[in-house]
Amino acid sequence: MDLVEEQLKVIQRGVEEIIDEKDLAALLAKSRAENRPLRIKAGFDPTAPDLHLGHTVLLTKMRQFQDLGHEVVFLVGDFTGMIGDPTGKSETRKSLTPEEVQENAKTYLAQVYKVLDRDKTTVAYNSEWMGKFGAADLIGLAARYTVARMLERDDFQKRLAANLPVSIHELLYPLIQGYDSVALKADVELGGTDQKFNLLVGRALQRDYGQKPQIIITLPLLEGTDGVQKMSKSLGNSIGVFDPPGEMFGKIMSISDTLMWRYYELLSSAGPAKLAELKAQAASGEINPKTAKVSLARELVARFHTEALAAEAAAEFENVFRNKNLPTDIPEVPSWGGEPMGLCRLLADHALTESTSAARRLIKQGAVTVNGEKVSDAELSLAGGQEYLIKVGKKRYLKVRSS
RNA sequence: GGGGAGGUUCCCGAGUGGCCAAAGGGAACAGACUGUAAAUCUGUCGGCUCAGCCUUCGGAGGUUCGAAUCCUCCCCUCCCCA
Repeated sequence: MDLVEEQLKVIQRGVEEIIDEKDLAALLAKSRAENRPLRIKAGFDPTAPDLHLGHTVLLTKMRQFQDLGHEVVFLVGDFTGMIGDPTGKSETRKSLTPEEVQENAKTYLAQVYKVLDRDKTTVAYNSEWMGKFGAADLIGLAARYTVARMLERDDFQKRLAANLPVSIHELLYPLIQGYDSVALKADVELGGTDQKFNLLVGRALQRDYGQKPQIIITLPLLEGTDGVQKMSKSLGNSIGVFDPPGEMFGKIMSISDTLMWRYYELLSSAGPAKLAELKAQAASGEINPKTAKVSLARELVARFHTEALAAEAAAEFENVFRNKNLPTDIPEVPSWGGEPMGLCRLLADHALTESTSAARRLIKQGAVTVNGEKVSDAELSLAGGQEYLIKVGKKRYLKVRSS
């Protein structure tokens, strides 16, 4: 197997689609012959400043390109961020102010080196060229694409069909993203499957500007913990790369079995053979699917934290949920003096419940215990100066210290 | 420019003067069952000093004993015609 073929194998792993694979092979061969690394572009909307596992699917692919010796351009769409990519959304995304975009971009960048090789990453901002783009330039760019082709885009079509608004500036988004490829002379652009349209526009524009059209590689979108919608912080179904070990472990443990295999496929370093074996074992009952989930959780926690912390998280998990022991890190608050305090008040004050009303409801549902005793009276008050161990639901604890 | 439809609680969506904190579904949360899985069953799902009270139905006023529901003005969206 020659080197080009080997590279191709790495690149193909886990991707959804490569357009066009033959061209990519040729490009890799040429790159090798001329000893010129390929320029790989991936754009990021600086809208979600917290990196989660969903982002790492793409970042990991970028990392692989870096490891293969190619040049990776991490493009911050600070200009396009002001538009907000409508992709996959059923409605117009709220535009961001330049200040917000700046702020988000900074936090974003501070995080990506969890996966990317800092020394091999070129960071670019599309405001570098788009900021200088005048109205006349924009009109010129817009003239290179037709409305009919733009409206082929799936989400535009859907929204139009559903009588939902589509703003003019949203049509500009794919054009500008595509122009970024022109400005960068990208050889390859990576993106999620929802980016396919935009990536193709980049190809078309490059051709139009007399460049060699970029290869596009789409990667599957990782579903969030709900198993249905794509992982996103705003949907509350994400697992953050910076989540503390215990939390990350717990979140992974609570995903469904079906989703677990998906995560295995997209995130784990386990090869296809290993994966097939695990699946077979789980299916035959040879191992409890939970066992497979534990190894996945351990692998991922170790990746973003350390092996030791992952082991600790696993032990703590067993301790709390299998052996029903108390967690080791219960938040503690000092007691209050004098007057007894309403339990509902206490729960709401320490964010164990959203409000005193919510606390009341939970008490009525038998979800609250104090010192191990189930509370049934929502009016219960606790005397000050004493120690209490309060539990709400399965995961929320609070310790009140006596002094 | 003309004509029509519409904006409801996290989301979808019913409600067209009192029985509305507002049907139904989804999400979420809790309880049971489990492997903190799925599925299922049950319950909750605006706030509070909680059998009562307060705030909510695009915004601001008004009519009325009483308005999500009627009137006026404003903002926003969609459709048809031009």
